[in-house]
Amino acid sequence: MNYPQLKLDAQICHRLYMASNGIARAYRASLQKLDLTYPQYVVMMALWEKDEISIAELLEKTAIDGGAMTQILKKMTDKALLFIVKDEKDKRKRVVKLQSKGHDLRHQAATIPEQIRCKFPSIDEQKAQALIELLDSINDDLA
Amino acid sequence: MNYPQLKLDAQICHRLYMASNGIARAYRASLQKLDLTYPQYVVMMALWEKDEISIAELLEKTAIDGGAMTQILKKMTDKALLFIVKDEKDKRKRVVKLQSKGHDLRHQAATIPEQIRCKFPSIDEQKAQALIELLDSINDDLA
DNA sequence: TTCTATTATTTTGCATGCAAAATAAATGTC
DNA sequence: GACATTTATTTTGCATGCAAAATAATAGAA
Repeated sequence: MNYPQLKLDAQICHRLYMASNGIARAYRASLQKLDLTYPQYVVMMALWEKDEISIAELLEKTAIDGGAMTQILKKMTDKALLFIVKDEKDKRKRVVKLQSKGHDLRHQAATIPEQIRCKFPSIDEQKAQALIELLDSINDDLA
Repeated sequence: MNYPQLKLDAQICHRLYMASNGIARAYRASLQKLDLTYPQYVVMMALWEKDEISIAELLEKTAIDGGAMTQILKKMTDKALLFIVKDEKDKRKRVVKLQSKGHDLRHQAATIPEQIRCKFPSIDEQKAQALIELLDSINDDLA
């Protein structure tokens, strides 16, 4: 038996695994200058788009694990990027709010997307769009 | 300032992050029946293709982190899937070799690719091929 | 209203991914 | 041949990703 379907080279998942880890690695140098990890950067992007949201909403937008989120927010609170307040209407909920340092970081982050794009010369605008559509299909199937 | 380039929805990396985590999650049920984690499954696929390779070669084929690999191989050794022997010619090297249980697992793993494919109905053969080519471009840029 | 079910979040335990330091052994050089 | 350099692998410390259990508080039903 040869089982060609089990060859590593036949696996989309393995390519995705390598690409995802590799891209996160590619972000590292840029993010270290802002003292952010990749998931923390994702949280910041979510909050820059819409501030003062519940943790549940943040989880939904970022797709970060709930268990990990607790730790991530704790560290970001320690770094004075944000703080967390109880929702007075529904005491189960907690609301995440940017602090001034978190707001300000946005300016410095603004150049990051371009810094990363430069590391992927073979992905032009057209390929990027194709990739977005294919990944959206996958993520839709996962929903 | 609006900084549209910082919107989460504009990030290929975030889609990749979600897709990669989601696919690994999609494998979990199938792999649990074989008592394998996803990285362990990747190691098995590498060894089914070519047995008795050095750890360095295994690291290169799988793209798994070296530090993690030590732990992964330890657990797989404990499960009697493989064992590790010293290379007599070059004592720095260690060679990974499948045990019979590891060999046999291949038959049970043979249906996994199809099980996973079913979970992604929107990815037909043509889209899969397009995705492979795009991800290869990214991974080439990362090399 | 009281009891149960559901929702929001945290905690716990385990398995990586990663960078950097530590080990050990083989190589290259003077 | 002694020594610095390089190669192969492991160890360490930190940051998630994940499933499952634990908490706390709101919503629903009888």
